[in-house]
Amino acid sequence: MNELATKYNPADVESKWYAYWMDHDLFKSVPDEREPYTIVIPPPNVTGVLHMGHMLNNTIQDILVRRARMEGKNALWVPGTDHASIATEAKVVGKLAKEGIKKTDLTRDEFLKHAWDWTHTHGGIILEQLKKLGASCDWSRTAFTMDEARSESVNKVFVDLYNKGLIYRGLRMVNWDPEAKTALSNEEVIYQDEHSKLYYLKYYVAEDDGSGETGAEDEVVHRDADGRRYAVVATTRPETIMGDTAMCINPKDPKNRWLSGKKVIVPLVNRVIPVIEDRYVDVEFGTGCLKVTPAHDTNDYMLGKQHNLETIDIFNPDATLSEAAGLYVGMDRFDVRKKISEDLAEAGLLEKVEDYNNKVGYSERTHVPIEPRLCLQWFLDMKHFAELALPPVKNDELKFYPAKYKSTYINWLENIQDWCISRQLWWGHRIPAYYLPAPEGEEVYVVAETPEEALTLAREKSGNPSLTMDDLRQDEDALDTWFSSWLWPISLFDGINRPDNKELNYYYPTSDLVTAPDIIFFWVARMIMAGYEYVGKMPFRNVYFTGIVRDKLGRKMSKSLGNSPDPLDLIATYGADGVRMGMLLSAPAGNDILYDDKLCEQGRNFCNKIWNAFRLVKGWEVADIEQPVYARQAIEWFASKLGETATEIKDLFSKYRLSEALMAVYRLFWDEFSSWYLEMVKPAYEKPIDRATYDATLGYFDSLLRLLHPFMPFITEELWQHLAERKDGESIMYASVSSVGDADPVTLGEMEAAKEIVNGVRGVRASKNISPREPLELRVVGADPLAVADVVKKLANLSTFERVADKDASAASFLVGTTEYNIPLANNIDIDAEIARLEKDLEYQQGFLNSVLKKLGNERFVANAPAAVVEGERRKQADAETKIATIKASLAALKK
RNA sequence: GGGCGCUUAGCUCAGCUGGUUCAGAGCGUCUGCCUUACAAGCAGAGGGUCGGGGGUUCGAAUCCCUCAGCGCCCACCA
Repeated sequence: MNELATKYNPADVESKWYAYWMDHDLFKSVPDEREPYTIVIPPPNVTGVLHMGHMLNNTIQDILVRRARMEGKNALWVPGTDHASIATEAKVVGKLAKEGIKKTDLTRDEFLKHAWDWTHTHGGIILEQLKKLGASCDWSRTAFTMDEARSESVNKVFVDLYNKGLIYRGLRMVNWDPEAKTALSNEEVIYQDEHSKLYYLKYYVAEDDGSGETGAEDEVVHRDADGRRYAVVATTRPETIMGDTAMCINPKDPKNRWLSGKKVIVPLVNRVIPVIEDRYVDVEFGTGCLKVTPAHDTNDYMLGKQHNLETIDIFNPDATLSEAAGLYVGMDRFDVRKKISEDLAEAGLLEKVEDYNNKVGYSERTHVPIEPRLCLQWFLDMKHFAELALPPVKNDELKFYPAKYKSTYINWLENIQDWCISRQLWWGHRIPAYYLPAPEGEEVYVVAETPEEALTLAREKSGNPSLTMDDLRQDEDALDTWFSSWLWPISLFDGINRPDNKELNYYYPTSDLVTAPDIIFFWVARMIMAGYEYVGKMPFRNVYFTGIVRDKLGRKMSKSLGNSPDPLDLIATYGADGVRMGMLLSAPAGNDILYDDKLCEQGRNFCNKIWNAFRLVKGWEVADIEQPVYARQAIEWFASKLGETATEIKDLFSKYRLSEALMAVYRLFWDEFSSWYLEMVKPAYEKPIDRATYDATLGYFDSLLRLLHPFMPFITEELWQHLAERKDGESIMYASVSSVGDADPVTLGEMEAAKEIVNGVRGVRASKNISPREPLELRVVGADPLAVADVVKKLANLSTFERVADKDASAASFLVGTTEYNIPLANNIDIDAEIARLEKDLEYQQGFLNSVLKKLGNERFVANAPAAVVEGERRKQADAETKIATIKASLAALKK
């Protein structure tokens, strides 16, 4: 085998075969009469780069697709990218900032031009990286959430939902990102525990001269040196007091009873505000007095609405203080917090400050604290969609792997809130709403797919036929990114624009969705909603939730920790197949994977093992000689073993236990095939092999490569092409994996016993320091050698393997089942040690026998346990008795 | 505050509706080997009273209760 190196070199092979697959259009799928198997990729951010999460996710998808293809299905994996509205816009803004350009200095069109430039420069890099991994996507279908077909779909759906009354525009408290200056959905807010401060502020009672009554005993009344009464309010956000329009107490709170009906003065601001009463207030928290800032807190907003309070918006969109605040105008909110606490202290209005742990919401994208903000936004009514999306998951029509996410999903849908779909961003699908000229403070608009249609509608609505395009002003907002992603499984087949088309009918519902559990609400749930709304069917039959890739210390991989390896470096070091195996190895469905380079190393080593097994087989010289008995026996056995494992793998795939399936092939190849089978059939040094054995071995190699191919596409293709003459365009990708023979339990059992005997002999060699090259005699005491004795003789290097009537005291011995085996060793036996070993074994067996007898002596066990179980115990008893007799005989012989 | 899940060998995890695949796998560890496919390898070996306690049962890693520890997701407690 001069032409094959002793080590597998992935770099040579990978680019060659990927190009081959592409050149022959082997990833391409068009509808035909076969059963379809479809996966749509979770579209990565268009300007993103591959990270470990993508590696895991896409490895799994590729395995599923390749496996389906080899099962004879018409497999399609559709790739694409997501415009990732806020993430991309933030990147572009950042890039412009470096060039000294502010977004606010640009027009929308100018900014979008920059964004598109950026997208064209960086877009699709990630897809190229996926090719390195071996992803078998139908690249001719590559889509983008903002390409023409997808954008048109989004527009259509928006208009449709608006016309159905499911989209509405409303003034709501939303999560405001002051960095990106946009509203966010609830799902885009991440709460983090924070060590902050609780400020206790004094709110003096208005028009109180100090002569007020003392009040009942259980009341808590604060008075200053002049006797003037004040209430104390605990807050984490003293900078919002300029927006206070009430103070609230619980009507059932005795200690604050005296405040009822009073008015209090906001410290520093000196605004007089009413004391309102609401059971919302927690009597136990702080002092039981709550400051109410309707414009800047969700609960306060709710209170404000109920009690008809004024709302004072004291923030600008960037979270600096606005004119309305009156104080600290133009300062940042956190600077104000610091300053105001100093000013309050100085004015004697700060009672105390305590340390406090609370949760603060951060923007998922820009990582700045969210500011609750009252503004006009577009919302989607989710009740309707929850009703659509709940039943199929509840009744398992649509399955989640692992199933535990089912309850998470159900829980969310049953408590669903309306979805804020508008974003104050430019990069994205612009909302197709058009405003008509209207009096100050009023909004009149129409919603239409095109400006032309909008104009028609606007003329109707206004009753003014002379209205022109210039009179219409399109909504400035863009839609939430997920408003396009939720259509993905439909829009990829153009099912929104052309409902009921051939492609949609063939590929939809798709088969499996592979994604991370953190987007179950953002994406998975919403795709299910859109699927039922627009096609009337589920978008996918199964959802496979991957784990999160962590480092070996269990930490999430992140840029800031620097614990995330570069996937392409890994591929360069270990080969794509090695990395794929590394990703999968410790990733049972839904468990987080603790990534360690060692796993990729194991993958690489496995590639090398396969490679070298191939070198061995292809290096054999074939001759027209008779087939040895051992080879025939080995071949017969391995057919069963292969069948057994293939069945197991099929079962594991059906349960999405992919890492276990890989482990099963791994063991089949490494242990059963390489360590056992090949050693069994291997001809002696420089001796030829017979043709029948050679052909059978190549056949097995072929089967093994097929089982391996979904996991390790490159090396398997390379070797498969070497295995036999292939026509141009042929590929293991389309080799069938479904036809493997059945396993025969008798054959398997016999060989397992044979292996135990071989292991026994090897054990004796190891303990006695006997070279594997020195032939030994093996004797079976009181039984006939196995049917596969020839295999045993070969592997254990036996000169003879025969039956003897009695044990030989000078022989090393071991038991396989209840049968004793002897290896005569003449002088090489340490009688005392042997006796000690046997006595220990005897003790164990007797203890075991006792426990079995105790069980069998229990009438209730015999009466209640199934017959098969009782029978099993009786067998244990018999076996143990036989073993004990054998050991006793050995001991007697030794002690003679 | 609500929900979900986890705890089995040094590490990462299997172990489905209780009983012959019940105590498993991979990696790691230890001991021999540069044996002519592979030292990225070969051959052997050791290692766990299944988190603690209680219960149900003839029988519990598996079912129930309870305690302890850990993780995740939702939720507006200032």
